[in-house]
Amino acid sequence: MTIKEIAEMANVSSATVSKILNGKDQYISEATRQRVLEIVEREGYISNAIAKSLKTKSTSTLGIIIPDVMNLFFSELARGIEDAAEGMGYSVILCNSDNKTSKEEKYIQVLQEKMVDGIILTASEQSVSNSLKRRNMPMVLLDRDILIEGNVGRIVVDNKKGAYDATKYLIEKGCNNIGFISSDNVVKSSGERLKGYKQALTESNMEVDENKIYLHNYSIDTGYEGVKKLLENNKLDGISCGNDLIAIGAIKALNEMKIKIPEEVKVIGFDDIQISQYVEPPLTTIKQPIYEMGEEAVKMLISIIENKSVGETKVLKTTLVERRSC
Amino acid sequence: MTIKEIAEMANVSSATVSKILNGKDQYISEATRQRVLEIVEREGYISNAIAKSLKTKSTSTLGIIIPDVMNLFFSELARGIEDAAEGMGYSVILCNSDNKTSKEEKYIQVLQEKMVDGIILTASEQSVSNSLKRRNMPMVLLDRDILIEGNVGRIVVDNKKGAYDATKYLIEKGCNNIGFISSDNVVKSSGERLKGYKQALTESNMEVDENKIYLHNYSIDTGYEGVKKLLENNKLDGISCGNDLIAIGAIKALNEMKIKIPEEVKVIGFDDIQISQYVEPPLTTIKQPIYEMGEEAVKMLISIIENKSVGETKVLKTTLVERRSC
DNA sequence: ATGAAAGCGCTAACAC
DNA sequence: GTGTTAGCGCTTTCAT
Repeated sequence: MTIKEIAEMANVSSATVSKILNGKDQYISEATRQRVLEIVEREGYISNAIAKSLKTKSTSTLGIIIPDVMNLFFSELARGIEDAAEGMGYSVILCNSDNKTSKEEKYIQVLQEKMVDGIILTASEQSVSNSLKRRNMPMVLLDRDILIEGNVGRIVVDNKKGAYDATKYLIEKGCNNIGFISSDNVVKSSGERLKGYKQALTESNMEVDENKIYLHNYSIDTGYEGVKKLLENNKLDGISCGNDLIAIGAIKALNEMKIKIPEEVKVIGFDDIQISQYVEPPLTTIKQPIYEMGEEAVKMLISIIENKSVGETKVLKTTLVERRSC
Repeated sequence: MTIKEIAEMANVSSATVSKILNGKDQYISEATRQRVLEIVEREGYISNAIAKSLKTKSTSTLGIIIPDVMNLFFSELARGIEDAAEGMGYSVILCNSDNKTSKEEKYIQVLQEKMVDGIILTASEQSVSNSLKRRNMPMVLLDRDILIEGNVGRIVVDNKKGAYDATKYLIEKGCNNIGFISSDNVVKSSGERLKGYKQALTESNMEVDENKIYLHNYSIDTGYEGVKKLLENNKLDGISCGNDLIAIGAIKALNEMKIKIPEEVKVIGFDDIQISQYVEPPLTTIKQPIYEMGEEAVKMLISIIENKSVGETKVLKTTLVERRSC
């Protein structure tokens, strides 16, 4: 069923039908408008967005590339993005990169072929630049900032300040031996968080001891392993974690070792993913406005698409949420 | 940059370029093949999949409609789907329905307009039938089975058996007072699970007591509230939960009430979502092969798309995974 | 108030 | 081996 067939049934031209369907009907008589609309309804006509896109050069779809939807942080991001996109009339193609540059580049290629109007990217590394120079694809970098020329928007959070606040909080709560478990510095945010941790220590005249730092990746297992490793040679009374997943792993290890939280060791996380309020004890953490970051990313992307803005950088605020792990 | 421009640069016709780009080059001389490919490479030509789709009537993209990506069960499903789709050369448009028929129908409309090759649907209710009759859209129903005519595939699990196994396990472990917390029966799987619970009880000559059953929805809060409610008037020694999220909420309530798990009350879940192994105590549960269900759904969908199969129903196995909550 | 016609970028049947 | 051409379904300019 095409616009042409509808046109024939209504004894008008396809141009007329097109105008009516697109609300460009100022000059169409009410009579034919009604007639056409009735036939469209009766026949269950579904317009062909592909044909429309070919003509208009716009697909009303966005591409999003994240490391892994199964990671609660990214699934919340994805949800914020999808909701906002849907609200603004866009669909979303989801891509999981597993932090692999190769997958990222492949997806960027595919998304460009599919003519998405823009891309939201949570970048793995300093990668991608190559594939992106080519076309002038509207893009916003979300959560992870990388070097890229061109009009790219950025939605980030002050990672250094967040980790600083976390560590400072531990110090205020009386901790003297604070460890740090996080991802290694392949991901830029991790480097920033490490800096924040160190700065808080230094400012309080506490020594930065590399033996109290365990860096691997942003997973539950890292938290678990980190605690085991760190507690072999240190007696910590506080652990600042690079993210909530790590904190959850750390808590698990501590629980298994019968170490009381927060009495003996205090634990603080970073992100405030959904599940963090349900672990035992509920996790005190630095909250990122995850869902909102997703929303902001699509707002910015769409304003770039519509040429209403060039790429700017928006830094959202983190806040400390107190629960019972500290 | 179009195929036509490439053709001009190479002094060939656009048909030739098209053939080369699509590997239909049996009759193309190696010389021009090389020449064209070089230019394509040099110019960074990116093909226009929209134009191609208009011609070929195939978009190599699938639509997936799930209630909520932030729910760990569905995010794992989504990941399984996206991985399998990517492996078979398809992209995935993600849609969150929030279990609302209205959103489902809207998305189905949009997906049809965007000419996706097929749809994977985790349906909210008995809904949708209307919007789907129209076109002959290849579809597979995932996780939740609903009545629909036409060639739809189905990937499900034996929910009744799973819940039966769970409850049976509790009985074997010595429980005499087993409660059941789950979603209400708007979702069909929930009704099935309730039946499984009841059957296990009946078979063991235990009385089914409606006061020991709390039904609301599939969320952590339901588990939490359920325990509070049920324990007001009953002294349970076992709780069979409709899913893991509920079990996590139940455990949280139990922990708060200083009730020892599993010594005083045993808890069993359903799904085996990722996080379940990390709660305290780690959750014993009925594992669904979630990721695999996603994969199977796309395999089946693509075989329907390619006319290699009509809709069949595939029932995947659940297994009991023992951890420390029982 | 409506229609004719060109064209978006590609593929594929057919001609040469 | 390669090119010509029609056409996918739509939008949009311009004519009437």
